[in-house]
Amino acid sequence: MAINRNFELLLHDNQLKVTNPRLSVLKLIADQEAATSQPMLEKVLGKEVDRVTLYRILKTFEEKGILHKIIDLNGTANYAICSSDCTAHNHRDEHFHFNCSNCHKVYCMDDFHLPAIAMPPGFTAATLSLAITGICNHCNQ
Amino acid sequence: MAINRNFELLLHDNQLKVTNPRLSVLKLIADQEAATSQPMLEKVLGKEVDRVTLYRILKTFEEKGILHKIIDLNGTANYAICSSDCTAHNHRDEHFHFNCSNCHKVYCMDDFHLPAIAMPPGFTAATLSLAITGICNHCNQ
DNA sequence: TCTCAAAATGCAATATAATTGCATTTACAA
DNA sequence: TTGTAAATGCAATTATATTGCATTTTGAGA
Ligand SMILES: [Mn+2]
Ligand SMILES: [Mn+2]
Ligand SMILES: [Zn+2]
Ligand SMILES: [Zn+2]
Repeated sequence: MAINRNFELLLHDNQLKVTNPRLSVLKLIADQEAATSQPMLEKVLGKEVDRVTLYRILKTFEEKGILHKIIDLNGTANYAICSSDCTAHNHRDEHFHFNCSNCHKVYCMDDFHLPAIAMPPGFTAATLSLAITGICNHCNQ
Repeated sequence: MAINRNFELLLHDNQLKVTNPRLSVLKLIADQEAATSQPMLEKVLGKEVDRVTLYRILKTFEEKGILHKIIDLNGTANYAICSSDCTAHNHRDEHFHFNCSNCHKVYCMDDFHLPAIAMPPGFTAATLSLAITGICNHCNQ
């Protein structure tokens, strides 16, 4: 699913006002091939966007289905653009995440399907989250 | 794999001194059917064990292969006793975790095996971590 | 059983991450 | 162009985690 690069339109479609902080956040995240960590967002946006505003923007975008939040295995928050068929009421992020233990990037593996898992009696599954740790293609040369 | 309930012996075997804080932590965690969250540990141990001591005990136990640490989907740390064949040099926690979205407990699903996943070219996998969100057997009545 | 060095603990200070309240500014519908 | 709801920025607060150091405790060896 291609990503919508028209950020003004994307904000309109989600009943959100078009502001510079929001556009900066979207541009920054959409340009990365891997998910962007909260510390990196803070570092890059630095003076441009207040820390609290950043938290609020990320929360809003997550609720609207614009971004999805990935807590990596260290507990750090990472953000990636959702595929264009995510909405506020129907997040579909049924892919797995690859955590590179060298560069600490988090990759969304959109093209790989998750396996079906049998659940023990009494337990009902809603969502499934698979994280794989290893070395990414760049760090492998 | 059964859990070793002789905590003094367990500490000895790991070249750790037997102290009350360590015994309290072990007892508390081993008694739970689900993994115990850091906030819960702090709350229950309260006056008994200093917060910093708790952090250090958990870190030591994790390094020795006595406990394993599970960062849940909210980024909260949870701790569970490792199966008895975990050692400092060879952690084997090849099971998945079930996060109940009602009671927020984290269950170790020891008896279920993880599937093999095909990796994209260039990516090499080392460990695999599967978290399933849903409703646990208790919350389902 | 006693001694004592290494290990473990507790407290204070500091660092990092996230949230809340509120005054001010801004976007944009009308 | 205007008015208002939404969004932002700053200060204060709360939560989470780490570091340094003085004091206490464990347990191996005398
Ligand atoms: Mn993703
Ligand atoms: Mn587990
Ligand atoms: Zn890498
Ligand atoms: Zn439950």
